[in-house]
Amino acid sequence: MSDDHDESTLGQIETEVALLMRFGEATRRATGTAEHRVLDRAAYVILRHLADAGPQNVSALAARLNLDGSTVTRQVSALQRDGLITRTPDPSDGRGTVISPTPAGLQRMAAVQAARTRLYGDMLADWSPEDRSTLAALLGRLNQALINRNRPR
Amino acid sequence: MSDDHDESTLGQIETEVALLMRFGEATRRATGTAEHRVLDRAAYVILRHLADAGPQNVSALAARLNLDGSTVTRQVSALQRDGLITRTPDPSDGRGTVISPTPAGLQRMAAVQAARTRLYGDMLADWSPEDRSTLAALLGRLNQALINRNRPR
DNA sequence: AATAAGTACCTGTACGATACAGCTATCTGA
DNA sequence: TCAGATAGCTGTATCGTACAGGTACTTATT
Repeated sequence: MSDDHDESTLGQIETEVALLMRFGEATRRATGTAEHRVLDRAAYVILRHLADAGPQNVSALAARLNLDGSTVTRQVSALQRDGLITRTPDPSDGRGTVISPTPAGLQRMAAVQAARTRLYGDMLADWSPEDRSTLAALLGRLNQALINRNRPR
Repeated sequence: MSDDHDESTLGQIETEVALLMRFGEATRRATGTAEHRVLDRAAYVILRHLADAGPQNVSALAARLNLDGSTVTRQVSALQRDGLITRTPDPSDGRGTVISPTPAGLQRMAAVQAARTRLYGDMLADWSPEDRSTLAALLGRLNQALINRNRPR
């Protein structure tokens, strides 16, 4: 509708984002119960970030993921217990520990990522390639806007 | 990029959705601590759904919101404690209770909704109206795809 | 009509993710 | 050198959620 009030479009965006989050949560819960009991919540994000940005210490992870340090500490402990990451002393800072993904961790992460990608492929099976890349681009811009708003510091 | 592998676009969508959820959570937490300690999590969604779809019982809410009945029961109790909804016996079913939003509840919900919409307005201030409505439309389609996938029953 | 099966809601309990406060070990700058 | 900052860990609390079980009511079966 080209005569949309902006209000209405913004409201719709707000609605859709809220809905998307509800579904995302529900989906993760549902898939979490199955044999996919593989990577819960932040664990996936942590591994992903490690894979993307390389080994780094807990504080860097916490800052980047918008989580408290203690939360990351515990997540990392769980990941270590499961052999998905390793902690090594930071050679340049005796206080720090560098978190590195293990091959198993990377593999597990990649598997989850592939499964999710496949899921999106299924869901968006009837979308045109243009619509898909438009969605990807706009979501990217939306996230950037979120980042800019949360971190003007 | 027109030569994108589909993989890559889907992967990007997956990434962006994951990011969006992280940010959404973080934002809700952050705003929750302030004087905005107004409507937490599902409470907003419940009130919203009541406003949209009219008074209904706990089971209907739970089914619609993809939540366990006990969860909704507790959320509803909290909302009742805060005077945002009322419970009345279902006249047509002695087991049921009909949940209705109170004026205060509707007002509170509308305030939160307006605040959120304003937030999006801020964040998307430099977006063209076309991009905004495209985002809204594509998010809508994405959610529809999610619904279709979760509810083929 | 009597009773079995199903349903709606509530309560007890448990769990996972998270935050905050406080601790110790280490680093850094005056 | 030492005072303050920082990295990470641990204790504790909270919140949202699920599952299991209980009670009251409804629906279906005979």
